[in-house]
Amino acid sequence: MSERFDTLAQHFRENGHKLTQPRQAILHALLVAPKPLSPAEIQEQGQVFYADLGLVTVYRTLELMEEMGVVRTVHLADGCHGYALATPGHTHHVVCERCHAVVEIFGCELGEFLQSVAERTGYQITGHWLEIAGICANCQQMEK
Amino acid sequence: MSERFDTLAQHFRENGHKLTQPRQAILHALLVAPKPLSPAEIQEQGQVFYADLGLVTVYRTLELMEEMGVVRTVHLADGCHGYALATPGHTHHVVCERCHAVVEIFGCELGEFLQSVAERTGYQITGHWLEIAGICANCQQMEK
DNA sequence: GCCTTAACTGAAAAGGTTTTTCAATACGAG
DNA sequence: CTCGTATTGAAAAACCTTTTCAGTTAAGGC
Repeated sequence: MSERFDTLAQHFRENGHKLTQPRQAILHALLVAPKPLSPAEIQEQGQVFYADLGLVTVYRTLELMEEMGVVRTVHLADGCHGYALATPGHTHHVVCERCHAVVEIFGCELGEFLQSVAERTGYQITGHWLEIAGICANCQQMEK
Repeated sequence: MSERFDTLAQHFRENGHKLTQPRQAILHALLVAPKPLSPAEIQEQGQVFYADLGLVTVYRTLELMEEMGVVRTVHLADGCHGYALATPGHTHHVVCERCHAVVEIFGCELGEFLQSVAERTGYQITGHWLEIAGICANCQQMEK
């Protein structure tokens, strides 16, 4: 099992929560996801690992994980909520508007910008989420 | 009537929309609001100006205004959506994790970053969406 | 100022998503 | 292995948002 999984599992134990099969399935789903998932998507993906995973359990587990600070809520542009693991080494995503292909962007060049935001607003910045929309090379071809 | 109201009214007319009493009430509510309002709050505030204002109309008017680019959707941390009049130009928001206060950030310094993303990925970038989470000055005080 | 008509409205119903309730089940400490 | 408690899924409730529909209103032409 991956190192990240173990780290997450430990969070559960340290906070006195059981690491049940449904919860493990949810962790797996989030770990392999290339993008933030809605609760319904997490259920769907999680059922690959644990067939009976219920949507209610997804909501409850996400709430728990949010309290522990291991997931981040992302407010997707279409109004639904998405959840992604709160990664220390963090990445951003570019999503194709046509085919929804996702590319990860490594390296975050927002540090300086965030610094200036903190100074201007007096806020203590705790996190940020950047989603970039575009049209991937393939779909650009097809349009012609 | 305020200058900003007239400007908004003109937007409606220019796009071939009627400026009905319910819509005027919604504009007034948004104009006097010190923060983004949820649809329900807009209805409540709007009823001060037009008692029969229905929630359905609030949704429809917001949709219309979003198309015209005169309101901005703010994704509040508690899951609800908020709406605020759009200030001209592209802005981002910083949302307080504790009290959900919102501050607008003027000026977007992501242009260069997005340029490099386009080059690295081959995507044609069409938009981006940045959400910054933090703790506002007030809530920082209270924690002590 | 009226008339006409297409846009607009609120109420009700439908469609989604999220939360609560509850009896049955699974975890993990001992 | 056993036991007590946390956790589970299903069903129902509670929301929030969208659609449908018949009646109303705004705004341009006379």
